[in-house]
Amino acid sequence: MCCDLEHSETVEDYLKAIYHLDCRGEPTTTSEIARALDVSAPSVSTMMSRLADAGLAERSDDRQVRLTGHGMRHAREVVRRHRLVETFLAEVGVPWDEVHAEAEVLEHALSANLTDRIDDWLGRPERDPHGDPIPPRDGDYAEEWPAPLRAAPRGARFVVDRVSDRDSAALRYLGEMGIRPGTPLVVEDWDPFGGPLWVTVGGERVALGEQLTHLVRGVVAERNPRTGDHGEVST
Amino acid sequence: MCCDLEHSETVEDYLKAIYHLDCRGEPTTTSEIARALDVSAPSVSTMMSRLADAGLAERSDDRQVRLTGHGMRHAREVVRRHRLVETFLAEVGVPWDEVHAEAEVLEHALSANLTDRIDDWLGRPERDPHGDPIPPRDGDYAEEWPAPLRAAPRGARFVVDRVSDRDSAALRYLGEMGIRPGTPLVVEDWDPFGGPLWVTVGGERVALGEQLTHLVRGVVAERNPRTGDHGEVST
DNA sequence: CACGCCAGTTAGACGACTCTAATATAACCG
DNA sequence: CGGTTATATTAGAGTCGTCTAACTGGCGTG
Repeated sequence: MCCDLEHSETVEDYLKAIYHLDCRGEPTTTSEIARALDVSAPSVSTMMSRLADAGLAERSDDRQVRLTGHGMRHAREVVRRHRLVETFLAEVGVPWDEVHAEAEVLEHALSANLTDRIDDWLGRPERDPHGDPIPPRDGDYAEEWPAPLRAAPRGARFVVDRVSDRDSAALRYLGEMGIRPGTPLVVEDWDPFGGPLWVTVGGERVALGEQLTHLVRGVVAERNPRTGDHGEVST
Repeated sequence: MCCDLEHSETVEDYLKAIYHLDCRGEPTTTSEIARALDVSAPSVSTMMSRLADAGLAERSDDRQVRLTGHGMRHAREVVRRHRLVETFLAEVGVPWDEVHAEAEVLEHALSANLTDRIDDWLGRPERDPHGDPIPPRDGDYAEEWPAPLRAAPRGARFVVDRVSDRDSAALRYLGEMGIRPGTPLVVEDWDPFGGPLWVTVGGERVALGEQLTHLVRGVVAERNPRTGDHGEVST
């Protein structure tokens, strides 16, 4: 009896985890998935055979897990719901550092119908509040992952594109400093020995702890020292 | 390990079912609960002992189940979430005949924090789109169940108070005729042998099938034939 | 080559929730 | 009083998802 596997919350969480690991080029191994979902390796092992039986994923020869077309479609649908909910909640006044946690639960509770309604209500947004792209209803889609701020050279102009939604406290902190998708920064200086990265944001010089420089991603546009011009700006 | 019983979706569904049966004076027996939740009687039996162990419900001597103070508080919280979600969805444009089904799932996915935010965003509404009262954050509360339309005498003025959210199609039908909480009707005539109830709504004379007269509840205010005045009108 | 480490799987168990089938209790009626 | 009927519970099983403990298999290094 029972349960469609397909639509179980647990399965959706696994699909999403595999999708996310895959997206940023991290290995989609048993242990990585286990770490991502905070479950034991055997649990993952068991679930992987079930996903394989259901035609949602298959294991490739290099010990990695790969989503099938079907699994990929489903994973993308979950991500779509997640990011639409985040955008929606932000729109009605929930602070951007709180929307992720709520969406983590709500993503499993939205019907396809309601998801589309929310999408329409929002005017078919392309990005969630953290700058993450919202997969379209259907059609092609691939995520780009711009470089983290820590990779930006001194003196660079840097336009924030995405901010990791993982750490709520960091998000709130960044928000207070006015750092969000679209914000232009100038990378001033790296203090040595794990010291802060100094950047200028909105005319103010602020110090960013090392951890934050991993969470903020964006596009570097080298400043042209002659004209002060800068290259293309994303979005 | 695991599972808090308290916060399981299944438990919340049981608590809500008991609450609803209790509210409208229906017997809260094993078989009624089973019917309400569409599960077998043994499943209910098992769950009732678990609820009793958890201090959420107890069985009284007359074969009825009674929620404890704790269980009642929890049930009311679930109902509050449900009705706030309904109100919220209606507010952002989801048709009133669809909100119930969505809320049935979403009610389990809202954090206390988000629930309160939605409540504030809506301006602390007292009724959901079907006219059902929204339990307050805390404090006293009891549901009134006004009489169904079928009990209204011919010639009566009748103000719709609540419309059952159970039957989506009926709800859509009633909506199309302009019948919703607050709508004043005049009861014209009952055709015999299960024939329709004729009412005037917004100046138009419409026929309501027998089933609909159970779903619409409200307050009868006898028309005073001399003045055309009518009695108090609820909200 | 052998040893040990690390990743992954299998084995066995448990809890939550459900079911069907069988049993017990109570209530009603000839 | 005895029998039927309705209602509730117990018994036994199955699924989903998790765990720990034990086993397997590859790979690097002494």
